[in-house]
Amino acid sequence: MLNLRFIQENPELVIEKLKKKNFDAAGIVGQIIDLYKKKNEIQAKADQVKAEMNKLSKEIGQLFREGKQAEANAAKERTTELKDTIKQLDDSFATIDEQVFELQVQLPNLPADLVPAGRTPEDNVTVKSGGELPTLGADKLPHWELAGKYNLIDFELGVKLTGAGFPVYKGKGAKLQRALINFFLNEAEKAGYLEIQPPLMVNEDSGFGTGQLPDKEGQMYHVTEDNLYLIPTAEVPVTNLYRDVIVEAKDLPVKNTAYSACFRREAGSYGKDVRGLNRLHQFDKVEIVQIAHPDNSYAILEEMVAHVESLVQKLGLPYRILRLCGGDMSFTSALTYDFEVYSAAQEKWLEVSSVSNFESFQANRLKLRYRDEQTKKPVIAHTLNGSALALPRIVAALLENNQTPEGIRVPEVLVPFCGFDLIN
RNA sequence: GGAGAGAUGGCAGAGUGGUCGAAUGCGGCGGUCUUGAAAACCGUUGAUCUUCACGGGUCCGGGGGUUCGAAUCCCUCUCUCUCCGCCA
Repeated sequence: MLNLRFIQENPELVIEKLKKKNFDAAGIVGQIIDLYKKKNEIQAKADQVKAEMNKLSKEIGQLFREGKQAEANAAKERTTELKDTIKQLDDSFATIDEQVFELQVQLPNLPADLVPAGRTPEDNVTVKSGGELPTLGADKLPHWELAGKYNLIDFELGVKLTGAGFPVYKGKGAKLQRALINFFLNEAEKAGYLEIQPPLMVNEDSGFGTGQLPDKEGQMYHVTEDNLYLIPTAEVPVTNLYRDVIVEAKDLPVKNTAYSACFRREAGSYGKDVRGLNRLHQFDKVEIVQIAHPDNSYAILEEMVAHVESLVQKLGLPYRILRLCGGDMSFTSALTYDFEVYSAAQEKWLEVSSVSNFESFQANRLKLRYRDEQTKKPVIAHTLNGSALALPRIVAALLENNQTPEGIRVPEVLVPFCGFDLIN
């Protein structure tokens, strides 16, 4: 959520920057400025009348204490009109306040200057790539067939239990999941992140805080009986840990990591994109989250990207890092790097991580602040997060890229965690 | 699920209609003393909106109401605790 004052003071800047996200903000910004002005006028008036009322009330109290009943009662009559005025002003203030808010939440975050212009994934910029593309024989199999051949993942059983997109992992398939989760958590811990085990359901306030609500209402599973949402990512609970919190500047950056199952309705997805592990309704992910001082949030973004890069390197996967263009970025992000790994049998790049700086956009909603060391005043912090990493597509690429006639080779770094180096 | 109690500043905790944004203690910050530290003592210490500023407004779990005036009374929701029931 953009700051109202900022919008009011920099309307042209907001409109200009949002063009890069292919968002025409002119109308909304204009309305916000008009309403904001009106809102302030009403508040000024209301404050004035309330001040008068407070003064009068004190006088009446004084008169009663002095036993001047008649004068007190006379003064009471004068308050009637003030009360009405206050009620009216408060009502119109509330109405306008709500209108402003509704417009305010429609504005996406401003893209950073680094963000390339563009509309579609084709316009994303590859900033780096690494690893060797494997050359597989003609008998190469896609991961869903490998998963069946080696009895690692049963998609049909998942359909029986729940539905499409809820796979059942078995044997070495299940162990590989556990190994990856442990490996990722260990790496995060080594990089200074505190491990968190968060709830998998959150309330509405949390959904709003990180920007899933009201924007992506339909993408989350909603438990209506208790009005709770299944988390689409650990980002939601882990970032909301700091909702309504003022952090001491010396405690920045705050670095948290969490493994969680993630639940996504993925309404609107179809076809070959959802084959096998490519797109699931439930999947496992280790997330890293940082709360940063605004002065160095971009340095921290680079640090997080480097951390994720180290993971795909250690797993020996060919990867590329993309800087997302304005049109492909999320609503809440200011700058996002996507990681893709190459899935050699499908012969396509799969997104396995998204690392973003949200600047103050989430923190504004969360009221997440730090106390400035000089002024001692609370200032809105910056939040960042990234997948480190999401499992399913990593598994897809590992299975496909490492297939050999003898079986599937397990990356060395995972062997201590899963206890085998070959799936056969 | 049933019965009862409760929700106040970073924490603990007072406050049952006016002078209460709120006593007191702890914690934090600054200082005195000290070679330094501790102890002791003194001072200071919530957030937010608005205004160039002075100032003014709002906030005692959320929402609504009564009243000239609400932390305090009423209604409602949420949450927490205790006991009972159920249970991984």
